[in-house]
Amino acid sequence: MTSYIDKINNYIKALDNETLTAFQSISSDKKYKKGDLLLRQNEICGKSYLLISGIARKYYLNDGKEITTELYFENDLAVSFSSYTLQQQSREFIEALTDVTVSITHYKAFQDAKTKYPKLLTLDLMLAEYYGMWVENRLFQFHTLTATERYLEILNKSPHIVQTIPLTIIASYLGITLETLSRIRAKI
Amino acid sequence: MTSYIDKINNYIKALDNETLTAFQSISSDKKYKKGDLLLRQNEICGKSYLLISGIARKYYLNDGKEITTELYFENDLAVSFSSYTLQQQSREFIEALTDVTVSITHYKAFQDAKTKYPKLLTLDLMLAEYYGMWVENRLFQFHTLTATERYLEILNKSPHIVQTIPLTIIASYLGITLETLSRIRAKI
DNA sequence: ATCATTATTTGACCTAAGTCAAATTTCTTG
DNA sequence: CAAGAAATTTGACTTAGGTCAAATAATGAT
Repeated sequence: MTSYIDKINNYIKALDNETLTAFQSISSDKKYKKGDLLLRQNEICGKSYLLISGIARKYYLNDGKEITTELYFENDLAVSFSSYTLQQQSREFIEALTDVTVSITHYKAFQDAKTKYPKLLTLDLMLAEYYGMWVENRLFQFHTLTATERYLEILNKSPHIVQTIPLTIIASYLGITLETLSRIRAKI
Repeated sequence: MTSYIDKINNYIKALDNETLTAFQSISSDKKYKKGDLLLRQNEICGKSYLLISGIARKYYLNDGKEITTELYFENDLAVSFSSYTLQQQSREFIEALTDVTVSITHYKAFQDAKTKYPKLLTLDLMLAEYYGMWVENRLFQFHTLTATERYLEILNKSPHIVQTIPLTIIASYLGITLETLSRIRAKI
């Protein structure tokens, strides 16, 4: 799976100048402050956010409680996948957990660019495939691992999450309560 | 989400003859008997299977127990997504639950065809997007719904599943035991 | 139809994780 | 640095769903 990110990065590196220039011409940088919302519930996700620096998350509300569904670090691409794909209202929020700098690409401009530059279409496919596999793997973990095992998985594979993100957020990301996470940590 | 299937179907209907012919030339029909495995664990998923008739499922083994991850009916596309995408060993099996007829397309041939016919590339993107949204929605349900609610969801949105699939399989698809599913059904 | 599988239900008990409440610890910010 | 706020831990108790075992259906092959 990590190797697929490498594949994507290599693909980007190998893009011809024309395609690259076209892509850069529809992207622009922007800064957000800690706590800012890049996307709100019920908005249509009309932009993609490539994290240049900082940390962000995606979450939704479930009877008033925030359930985090994805954490973003440098080089991660933040979007509400189904809102972006269908151009329908998002059930998710995207929030800056620290000050962040992002490279923004507009949905519409990217759609247009894809028709002119087939390599961007291939890139889009690779990104969609990566996301599909990522979610599939997450579902797999919910299906087969206990809360403790899921936490250990994060601890092993994504230690930066445990080091930088408040436990409340990690707990909801793992699908458990804050108290349970605290007890898991006390035990291991 | 259903509307996205419509969009994909409309896109296919609107394909030019050349693209369509190219696609058909790399696809062929095949029949399997109930119980046959279209894909085994540790094999590389080198083909996609479009169900023409019959029912199939995808599952994996977790300490010897079969966990069903997807159910396929007419017009559904059966593949092990990550094995197909990465061309790596599959952790999942694909099994015919009834006699089935499928239209098989080889991975390699499709990859080649995509470079010649960009519309197939767009089609592939749409299929990947659809799968991504489908898994995302399933994960969402695991994250927020109780076992009973997940069962009711199936009962409402996919009654054909309850009508045709053995409870053992439905239970594992819902991430619960057979006994719990039986009790849920007795209560409602 | 009958016997043998296979599928489903029911019972008794167990356990992982949730809930609610209170106590600490750790950050912030004046 | 101190006071307040936020984050985390701990305690007592509840509950959804799991486990193991046995009892009934329901199906299918002869």
